[in-house]
Amino acid sequence: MERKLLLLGLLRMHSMHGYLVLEHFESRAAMPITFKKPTVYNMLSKMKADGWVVVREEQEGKRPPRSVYEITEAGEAAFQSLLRDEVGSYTEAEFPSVVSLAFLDLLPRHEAKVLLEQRHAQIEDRLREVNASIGELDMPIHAGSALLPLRYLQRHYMAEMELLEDIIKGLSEIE
Amino acid sequence: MERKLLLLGLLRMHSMHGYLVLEHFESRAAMPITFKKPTVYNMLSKMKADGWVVVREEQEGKRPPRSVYEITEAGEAAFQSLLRDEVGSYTEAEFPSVVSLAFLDLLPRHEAKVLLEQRHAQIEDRLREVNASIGELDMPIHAGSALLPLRYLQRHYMAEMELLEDIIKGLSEIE
DNA sequence: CATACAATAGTCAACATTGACTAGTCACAT
DNA sequence: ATGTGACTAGTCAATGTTGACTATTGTATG
Repeated sequence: MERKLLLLGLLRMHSMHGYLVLEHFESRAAMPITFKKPTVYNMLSKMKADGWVVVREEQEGKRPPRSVYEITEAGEAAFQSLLRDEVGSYTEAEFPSVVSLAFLDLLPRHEAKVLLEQRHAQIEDRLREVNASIGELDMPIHAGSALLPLRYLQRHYMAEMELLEDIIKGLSEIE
Repeated sequence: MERKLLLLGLLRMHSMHGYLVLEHFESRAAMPITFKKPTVYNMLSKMKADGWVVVREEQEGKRPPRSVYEITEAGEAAFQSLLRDEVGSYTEAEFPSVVSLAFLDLLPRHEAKVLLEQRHAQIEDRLREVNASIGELDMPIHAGSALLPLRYLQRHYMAEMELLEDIIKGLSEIE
């Protein structure tokens, strides 16, 4: 559902063609979820069937025609209703990465340390990306809720890295 | 993959029949991911095909026979390899719940506040569940890595609640 | 004795997601 | 002129996940 909300939310701001939509969703540039092209087209066609969006063919010069998706009134109504549902209820996140930590003490200390440092470096990279995204946006200072997801990711990555540092420190201490 | 790791990790400790496995996975009692019955049986049958587990029929009294799944040497090898892969690499978590927060400023302040308080209450419930799970385990003080996932969830829920409190406070402030 | 519920084992069809593929235009460098 | 890569629009088959369903036996309750 949150995917639909997000897609509708985008189309609400600007009608757009599929390719542009994809740019928003195929990386975590702005949101803590991703989805791929076939998913987008699939959702778009379902929304079309439901009357939430309409498609306009737009011919610009001799370029191949672009399908521009535009939200309808029914779509706007759906958006409003989804929004309230979603804000008012909490959907669990899954943390696949945490599972393996449960078995950490099966690994020799040294090996565990090396592996956790690898993991740490990867998270650092993600954090850098998010920071870059935030930089690019150069929002006004009081940027509203649109920035929240990115700030959320920032926090999350930092917490994740701290946890790893703690674990690594714990491993290094000779008992 | 982390699902396989987890399943193998369980079977490594005790051979068990499907029903017991399910108890572990259908709630978040011990892990920050869940999966449902058909998924478990599906994985189990794949692992059987791969030679990672074998099934023994166990007849106890006149009860219907129970299929006990037992890890093989190949399964143990797979576990070891998966474990290293997973510890050393970070898999992104998705945060479906955060999406809707991006559109928060479309809602009237008061409504937003009410909805966020609902959400807050739900997270509080989850936290209580996790706390209960930790209590039940009554692990030895130096409980190893097995507790990590639950502690992780604790922290996560608490961070989530703090964030909500901040947002709510921000909404209440009259400008 | 009947009835219901927990323990046990699974299956099946539907749905969501994705990797890999096709296909055409345009701008630019070689 | 030729090739390369970005822009644009999708599709298809495979995979993973799940809701809902079917069965059987044992135990407790009315």
